[in-house]
Amino acid sequence: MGTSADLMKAVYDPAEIEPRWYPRWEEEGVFKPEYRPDGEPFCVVIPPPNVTGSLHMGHALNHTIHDVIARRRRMQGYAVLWLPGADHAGIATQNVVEKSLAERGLNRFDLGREAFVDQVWEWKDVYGWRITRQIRRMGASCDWTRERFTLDEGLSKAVLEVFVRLYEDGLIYRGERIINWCPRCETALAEIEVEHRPEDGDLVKIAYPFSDGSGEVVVATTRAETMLGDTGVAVHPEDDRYRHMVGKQVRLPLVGRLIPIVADRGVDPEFGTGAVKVTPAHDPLDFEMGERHGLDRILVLDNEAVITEAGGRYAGLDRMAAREAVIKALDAQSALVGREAYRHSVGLCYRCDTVVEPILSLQWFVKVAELTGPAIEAVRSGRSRFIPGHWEKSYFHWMENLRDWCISRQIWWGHRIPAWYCPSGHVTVARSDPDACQECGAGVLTRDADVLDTWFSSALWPFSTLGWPDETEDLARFYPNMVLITGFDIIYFWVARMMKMGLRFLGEVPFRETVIHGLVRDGAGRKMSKSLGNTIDPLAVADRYGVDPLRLALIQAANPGQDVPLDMEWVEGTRRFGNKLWNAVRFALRHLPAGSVPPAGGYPARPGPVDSWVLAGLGEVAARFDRLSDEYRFSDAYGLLYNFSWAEVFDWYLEMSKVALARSEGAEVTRQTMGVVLRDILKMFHPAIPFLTEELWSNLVGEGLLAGADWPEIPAFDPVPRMDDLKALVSGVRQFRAAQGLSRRRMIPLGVSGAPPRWVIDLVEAMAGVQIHMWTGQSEAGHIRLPAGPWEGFIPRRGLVDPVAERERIDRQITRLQRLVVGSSAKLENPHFVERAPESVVMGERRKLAEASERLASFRRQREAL
RNA sequence: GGGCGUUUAGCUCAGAUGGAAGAGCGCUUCCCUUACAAGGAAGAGGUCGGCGGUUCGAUUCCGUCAACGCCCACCA
Repeated sequence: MGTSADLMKAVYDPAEIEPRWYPRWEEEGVFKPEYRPDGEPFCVVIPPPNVTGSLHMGHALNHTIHDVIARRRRMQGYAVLWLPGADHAGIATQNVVEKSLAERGLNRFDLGREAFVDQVWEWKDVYGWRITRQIRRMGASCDWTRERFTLDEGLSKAVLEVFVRLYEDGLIYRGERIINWCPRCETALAEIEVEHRPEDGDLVKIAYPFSDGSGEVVVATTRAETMLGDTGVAVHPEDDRYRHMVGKQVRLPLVGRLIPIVADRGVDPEFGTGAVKVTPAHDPLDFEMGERHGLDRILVLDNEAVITEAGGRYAGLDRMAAREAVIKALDAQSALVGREAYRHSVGLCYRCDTVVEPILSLQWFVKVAELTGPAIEAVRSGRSRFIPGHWEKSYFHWMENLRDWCISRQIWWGHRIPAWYCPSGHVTVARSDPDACQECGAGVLTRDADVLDTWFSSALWPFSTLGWPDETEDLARFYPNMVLITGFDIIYFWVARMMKMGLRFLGEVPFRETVIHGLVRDGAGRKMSKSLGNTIDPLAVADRYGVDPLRLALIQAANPGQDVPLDMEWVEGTRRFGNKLWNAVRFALRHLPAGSVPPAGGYPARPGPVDSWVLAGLGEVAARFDRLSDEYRFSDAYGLLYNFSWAEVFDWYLEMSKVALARSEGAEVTRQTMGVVLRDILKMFHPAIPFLTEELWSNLVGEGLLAGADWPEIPAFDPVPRMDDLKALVSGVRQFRAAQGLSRRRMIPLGVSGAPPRWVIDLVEAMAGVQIHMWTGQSEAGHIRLPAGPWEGFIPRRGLVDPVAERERIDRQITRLQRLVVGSSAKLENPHFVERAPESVVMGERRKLAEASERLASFRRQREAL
């Protein structure tokens, strides 16, 4: 007769079981909040991945954390909505498509705007499914019926609404400012989209002669080519070296323009020569100085960072070529008075790594200062909190130092700015195509060509996805979201902006908690990067080891704020755990009819000591597991459960259960206990390893889906304190065996004093491979003593003991105990300790000393007797 | 130049309110015991970054220094 265990292979095979379950979960509607119609709403939104992107390890970590939260809450009875979706990722996506066009020798201008955007939509339709499939493959319990896309109709409506309202409130304006320009993407960028990196360059010093021929002033720069656009030289008003020059004119070398020397407090007299060339069109600081002194703004770089007509004979040269040409020309006319290697920070485009240029440009901006107040207050007051809390400091620091957010992008893929211009230059901002200029009534209008920063729509994600600006049921039910899970790298890009927009438009924080997780690193703790070649593809890991092992490896390292090291060895380890769990259930099914374990409850009314012990342990672990999970300390929660399952349940309890199962008496209770303990372990593991646990559930319980089951509620059981003593007795014998090299087959007679109950005797005999007889005598010299709480084991030396090995064993114990005794005595001999330490501590110390002394003496006698 | 974080076993990390240093992996030895050799049993291994201070007692609290990491910043 085959048991149901025989239906299970002896080896856990993720590849076989993982494809089975996702369709089932979806069919049953487990992932929809409607699955728990009476549950409290619990909503999280996915940080929308780039629609044409591919799943990387950062997603795998983020989605695993989301899923662990969502699945546990669902089992706890919440109406969970994990809302999935994707981001159109303006520049990034456009770059990808442009690259593919380039392979065909085309650029976007060849296609024209409309055809190009159509092309991107086609890409979206092809590649958008890739990331979705990958997210499903990872087991993410998203409600796909509510999937959203930042460029879909509803979200576009939300973007439009927000833009128009902010414009009407005066918080969005169009203006000419120095912005960061990426000459490769050919678009403006926001401040935070520029990454700064130190690079080697030259600091060149140039002499600008006074127009009256009375001398010269020397300025320093790392961007020599910008001198073509200089319209002034500035010095500090109190700098005695230069004070007398203020008001003079200098003749700009190469160009010949006459420009003034002005005094400005923005100049740092300590730096360089203390005199600075002023290029108002190509430097933010210079722009401000130019404003203060009425200097001209001359653009010398165009959209591709090529010198403009204003650059005279350098026009047409790329900025880098122009830099060299300018330096060479200056040198030729002896205006170059210094050139030294200089390491300085340059700004790079966060999308393509190209050096950005500060350029004067007409762009749209959000006045963020007026949005930050509520966003700071919400966090300060605790209405929304960060986990770990210290991120709040960074959040505040960031919020308090914000400049206006440049939101217009000169690309085609995105939400087009809802602004129209009439021939007279009036601006009309409207929710739909206006018929006429709202200022002058002109009927011929052209729409602004720019689109909005991708992050503008991302900022609305927690409510736009729920239907806002319409007053939908979902919006009422699921806003605010409960928790946002994200990496620290997008706190500023995303979290802070969602906070501002949510508070502005819904008057309430978008989420109650922000859980910050770390970066996935390699086994050596290095950041994963393409250049280091140490990136790990989560799907390749899933293919090789399984999704569940990958998820468990990630979650077991994922405490808030901590980086997650990932090595294939770790994944191998979690797969071994999966195998262990698999086999534990297989063992149980040898003794239980398949499907005989109830989906909930079913705890034995009168468990024996062993069953009671494991149930008490389970209850305690479950309680701690819940506390840790509530604090998002998943590494600790799953570490705890993992250790308990393996070390206590598999290594001790299942072994012990074999004794009871071999008998008729008590076997039924043990079967029952074994079933519910394994069932509850499956439940607690399910959020982390959903596929494996669901598969095992189908064998063990066979009723309903584990994904839709209830979270364990474990009644209190007597913890059976004697269990530790029993284990000590068994371990003592095992140690002795190991030290003496005695095989397990060799039966050892063991005298036990203190009259342990029958069940203890049975267990020790079975587990330690001993034959027990009650011991009442004394004769210590001829025996090895194994203290175990109220009992003591005695193993006769004769014929069993190799004196050398035994001496080693005893000496180790003596050394350990001596250290203890010395330390403890010193403490107790210290009058201050006895006087001032709490009574309980002193008592404990005395007991400790007495116990250790007694055991030490015993070991010494044993050693002498050898 | 500011701000934040980290420093405990070979590696990756736990160690609430201060009272005999922990886990996983790796390593050593033994064992194919009827769920599992992707396993079992036993074991070795730590001046808790340095120095001061508070305390009867500090990995834990305070100060300081050091190393490493990250973020922000308009040094031309």
